[in-house]
Amino acid sequence: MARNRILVVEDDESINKVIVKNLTAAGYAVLPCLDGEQAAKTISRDTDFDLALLDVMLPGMDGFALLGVLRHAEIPVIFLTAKNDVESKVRGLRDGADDYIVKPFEVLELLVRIEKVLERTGELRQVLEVGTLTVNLLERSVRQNGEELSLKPMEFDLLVMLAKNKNIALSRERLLHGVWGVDFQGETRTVDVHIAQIRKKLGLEEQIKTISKLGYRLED
Amino acid sequence: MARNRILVVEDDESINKVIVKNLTAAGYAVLPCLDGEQAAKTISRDTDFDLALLDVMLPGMDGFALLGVLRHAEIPVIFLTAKNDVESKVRGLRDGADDYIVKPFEVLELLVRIEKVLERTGELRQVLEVGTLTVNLLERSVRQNGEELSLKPMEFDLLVMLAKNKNIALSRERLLHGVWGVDFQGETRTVDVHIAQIRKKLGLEEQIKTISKLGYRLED
DNA sequence: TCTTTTGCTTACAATCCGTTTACAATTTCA
DNA sequence: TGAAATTGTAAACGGATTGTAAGCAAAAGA
Repeated sequence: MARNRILVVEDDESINKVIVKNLTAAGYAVLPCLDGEQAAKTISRDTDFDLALLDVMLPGMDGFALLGVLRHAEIPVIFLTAKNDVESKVRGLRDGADDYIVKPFEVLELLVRIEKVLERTGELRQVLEVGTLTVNLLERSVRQNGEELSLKPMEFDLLVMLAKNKNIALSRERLLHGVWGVDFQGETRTVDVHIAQIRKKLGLEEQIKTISKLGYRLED
Repeated sequence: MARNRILVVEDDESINKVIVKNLTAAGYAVLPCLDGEQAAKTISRDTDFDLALLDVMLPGMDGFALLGVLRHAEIPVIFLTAKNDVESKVRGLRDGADDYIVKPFEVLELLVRIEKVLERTGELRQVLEVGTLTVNLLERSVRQNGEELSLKPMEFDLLVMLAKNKNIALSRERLLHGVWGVDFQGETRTVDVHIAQIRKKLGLEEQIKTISKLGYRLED
């Protein structure tokens, strides 16, 4: 599957640049626009976006009008709002959006929100590939060298988190939070047991590196 | 990934010089300005800075005005304030800044604060390079001439502190505080043993200089 | 309801890690 | 220069960390 395409409509050039840089780094195909007219024109030619990030306060064609265009093209929208944007107007706009985020925001938070919206709209990349390993989120299946292997639910979820963060060292706590949820009360050793299962079933003894005193890292 | 770019606005030439020297040594791309007008002009042409260090008391265009410009360009700001700066004014300014530091400050403290702000804005470099050495914080990996070498947890943490402060002499006490934490009760000699391990494993006998009666310095 | 599956915990062995210690080598400074 | 201080380093100990098998309770499925 191709990379998710994201339209960024933000008139502040520096913010625009920061967003583009970070989304590109995160593996998205990004098209930046600096005003509403430009965005509308773009959409009239090409509606194949998985998401739009839309600044509320735009010069010229404003967020209201553009939201209509985006809705019509069935493109999900996350609003970028400033703290001092007129409350009532913003609230009205927000109602039509899939999510919103208040500037200044943290990049990681934006990435999380983007992923949530894409997940909701079913546009999220559904196939993860790490080395000879293929994880299909839609099928909830795992293939190693083409051969399908069955994992238990927990094992699958854990593998997905490792695959989504391949080559990144993840602490046991982060894995617990990400896979089990923040309110999980159990032992961190639980992670180890599941890692052992995954390693054995998929033959990933080498590819899942133990990071001593921290956690694990899946390499490709 | 490119180096983080930092704009330094400080009218005291000697302080300016010290800051530039140390930030450059620490691996940042630094652009110094000696007054507010110069800084404003710079930003009007090029807003692609990850951070600005801004002296509060500037001749001509003062910190207030410049803060507005920087905020508009979405450049995070750390204030440099003197102890005897008018309190009320400074407090007002501080509210709009990401952090502030009181002169005279220690270089190491400045580096720590810079890193914190960059981390918050998601602009922190996760790959440190010192000579032929590459330290990847996300992967928690170390490469020497492209070859990955495995370090023990303490060794890695110690190397990271040295690499983050490359070309700066660090005392054993600082290393202990930074890596082991302020409540560590052990011997300072512990540092020496880990330094020896790092030197041996990575072949850094020359690059990790011993500073007699003080500590160590990693050079590139 | 009964059986099967699943996930968490526990326990223990094996390994790994960090600190200290001791002594040699080197540096400092009177 | 020479004694004292400082640093390099190998070895060892104790404790922490990890791998893994087994057991048990809860959930899921029949």
